[in-house]
Amino acid sequence: MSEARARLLKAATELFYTEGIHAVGVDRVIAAAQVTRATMYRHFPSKDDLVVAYLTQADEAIRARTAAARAQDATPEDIVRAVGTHIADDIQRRGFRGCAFLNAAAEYPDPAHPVHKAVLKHRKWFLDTVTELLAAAGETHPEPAARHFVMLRDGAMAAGCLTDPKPVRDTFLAGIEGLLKYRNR
Amino acid sequence: MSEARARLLKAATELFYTEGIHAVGVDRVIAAAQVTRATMYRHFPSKDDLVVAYLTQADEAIRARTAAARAQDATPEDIVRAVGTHIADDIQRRGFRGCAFLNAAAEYPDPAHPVHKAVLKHRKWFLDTVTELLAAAGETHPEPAARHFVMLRDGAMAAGCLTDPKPVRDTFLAGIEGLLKYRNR
DNA sequence: GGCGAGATAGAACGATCGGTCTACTTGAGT
DNA sequence: ACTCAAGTAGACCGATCGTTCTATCTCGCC
Repeated sequence: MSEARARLLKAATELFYTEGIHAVGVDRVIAAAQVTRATMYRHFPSKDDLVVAYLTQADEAIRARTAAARAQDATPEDIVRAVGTHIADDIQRRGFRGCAFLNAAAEYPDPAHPVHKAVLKHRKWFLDTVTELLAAAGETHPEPAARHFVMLRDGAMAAGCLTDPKPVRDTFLAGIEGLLKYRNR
Repeated sequence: MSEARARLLKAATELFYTEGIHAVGVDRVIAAAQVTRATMYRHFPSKDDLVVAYLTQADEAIRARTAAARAQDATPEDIVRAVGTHIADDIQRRGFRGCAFLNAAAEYPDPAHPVHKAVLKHRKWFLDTVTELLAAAGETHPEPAARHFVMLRDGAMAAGCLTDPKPVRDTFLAGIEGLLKYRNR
């Protein structure tokens, strides 16, 4: 990846995530990245492509983080907890502004739009992954349990930047513990 | 309320909720409401005011619906269930596009913005209300339980328009039943 | 009939929007 | 030295944006 492209993606990520996608025009991304319009359009044919790239990069980071958690030498329950802890830690991170994917979906509600599609792709992977993790932890009904996990995750992501993140984080982790405690097996 | 104002609010509600706030310019609201620009600005000093009015109307509708549920002759548990059922029914409604408040917050992340403030105001009322309902249902720790309820609600709202709403609805209602079943008392 | 409230039609404003284009420069590789 | 890829500077385009404004009309009330 070229340096200009990296600067563009970094600037877009920060601005889109912090202020919203429609609220940030390409001019601001260009200025923050210190590149020219021609350079931007050389790397991304349109603003939509830049947005998709931003989401794809976020998706890849979460996948890598989740793969690392699965590769560690831990019990299946602890891997579920580790994934939960990643989310909980995000919520308390400085600059946390909710879930990039949910925020993007709110701004691009048309299911046919490439941005919306990128969101759905990420979410499918995440739900499938949590399903696998819960099955590995002995849950005999992993699909409903995973849906519950994801619901808590989505709710925690939504609320974590609208209120004090501490109780949101605690509620979320307690919910995950409840899922592990009351699992069917 | 004048007829023109009502038409404006109705048009804004449909367009903003369906397509997103930034994605819909005042021209489209004006055309859909069949009023002139002067009429729109006569009733709403700015687009932001129109957006706040849209959210305020949604807030009032939910408050009225909740008040009606509380006024019914039912056990406290059943009132909690009724509130949950409202949410579940919304999720399966034709045209469901998530939570108007969460969607608006995604587009207006600045806590000082009047739109963002309208979102927070609604959410505070909702959390307080659920806290009261759970206390009335005998929950000795109503605040954490209410946070859990709201987290499930937020998660269900977020996911209900990104995937098949049926399992989302079922997961949500099961979560509420779990809250009632495992309450502390 | 006169008045006031509320509505109409629609032009105009300055700013921003996403995207296109030209001319030129720089640096690495051959 | 030449070529090519990638970058620069920045002008330009048509469209849209949210807002302001003027002139006029309609309707209900007194």
